[in-house]
Amino acid sequence: MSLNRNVSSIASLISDPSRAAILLHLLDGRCHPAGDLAAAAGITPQTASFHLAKMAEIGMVTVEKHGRHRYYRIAQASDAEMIEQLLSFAGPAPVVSLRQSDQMKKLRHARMCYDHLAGEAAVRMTESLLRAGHLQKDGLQLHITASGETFFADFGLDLPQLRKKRRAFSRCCLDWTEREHHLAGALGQGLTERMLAMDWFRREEQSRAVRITQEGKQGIAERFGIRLE
Amino acid sequence: MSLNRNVSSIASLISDPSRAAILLHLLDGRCHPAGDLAAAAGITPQTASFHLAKMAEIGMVTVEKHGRHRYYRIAQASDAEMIEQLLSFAGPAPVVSLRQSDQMKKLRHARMCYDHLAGEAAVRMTESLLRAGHLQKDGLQLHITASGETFFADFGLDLPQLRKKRRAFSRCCLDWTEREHHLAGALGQGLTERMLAMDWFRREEQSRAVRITQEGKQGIAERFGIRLE
DNA sequence: TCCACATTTCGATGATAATGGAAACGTCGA
DNA sequence: TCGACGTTTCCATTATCATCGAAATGTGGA
Repeated sequence: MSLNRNVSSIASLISDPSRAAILLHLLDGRCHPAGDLAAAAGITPQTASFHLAKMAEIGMVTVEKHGRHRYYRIAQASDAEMIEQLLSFAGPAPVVSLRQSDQMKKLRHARMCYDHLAGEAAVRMTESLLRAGHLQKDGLQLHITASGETFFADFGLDLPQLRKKRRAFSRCCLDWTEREHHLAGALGQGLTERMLAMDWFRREEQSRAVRITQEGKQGIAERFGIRLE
Repeated sequence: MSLNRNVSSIASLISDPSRAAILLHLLDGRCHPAGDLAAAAGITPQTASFHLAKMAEIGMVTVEKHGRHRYYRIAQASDAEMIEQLLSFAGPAPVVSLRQSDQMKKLRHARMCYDHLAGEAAVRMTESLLRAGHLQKDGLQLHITASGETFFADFGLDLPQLRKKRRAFSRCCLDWTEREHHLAGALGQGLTERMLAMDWFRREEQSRAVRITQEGKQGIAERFGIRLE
């Protein structure tokens, strides 16, 4: 990043509709894979990559490589604030901002991260699994132990099926809001899918936020030994 | 003005270097003729006119016609603030901002408005001339009275020469910082020129600010019956 | 009425930059 | 080692837009 920042260069970053869409999508403070951002802006991956490189060049976003994905996020909180401020100056200003701060609380608590659970709930559940010896950390891998096999099978997960998937089976994913790791990979996806199927969590409309149900609180307390709000 | 404001349109306004230069020049809160802004941005009058029309379209600037000139100013204080904020986000932030707030004080006090004096000093002197009966307000005109003829001639102004100039002789000019009128036209220009020549005021380098000298304070107190700081 | 001048409108040009197809790269799973 | 896939790089195309010359508009002064 050359950090050759001046008013014009910053403004030109936001002036392009595609980049604005990307930045608005990144405004939740989380990491997003390049493909997601392309889809959100309605452009091809190539174009999104071009824009993201431009943003990274002046330090607006940073990249984090995880496997074949590259997760982008807004580098500094101050930049997010600047965009928020610009938003407040634009138009008749719908109540987006209020709703967002409210939304942010929910997102920090529990949300979908691509296809698996993230947020405080996910981080604490992962910690619980490590503490119980069901998982073992090995770099960015999260090896499943013998007791883990039993635990997840007991939970209703079809482990052989999950292993067959063309993707990492069990690994760490950096949680942006918690600054901790949570469970990802096919196992994370399968676990999340199962909990959604059991109605322990419910996805919100038009949002990545996830809400815990009463059954969820009870079930998690029983199975994971932790109390979530 | 369609006021079709969204983040992108606002940002694109600032993203162009020429427009940025114009806006930065307008940031002093005063009115500027289109030609001045063109010169400040280093572009031709046509191009500046094009940009200004664009800015007026979304209500960023407003126009005020005064004779053949069109004076532009930033429409809302909130827009000026927004630009200031953007400035604060840009680069390593030179001490420009501090210097500017310091500069702003000076500008409010006394400054050049094209070719005549403006600011608190100019407004109060104009008020004094009206009170003394040397000038009479008539719409946007400021008629010079018989006593005024004597006063200005006594002051060293060549009134016949000023009347010959191809421009309005004596008229009002809206003072942006004071929200009052001050003396403009050939008379205002002549008066200002004379006071500069007598070293009552001194122009600052690279700025429209004007500083009152000790002789100026004394002279103005004697001639105009007002005390300026 | 005519000229001077500030500004705008019109029209053409040229440069910039967003876009997506094709291909390369790197990672993952088999 | 191979194929699948997310992502980036390269490249050509296209559209947008800033720019300025020329001309029109409108105002002021003589």
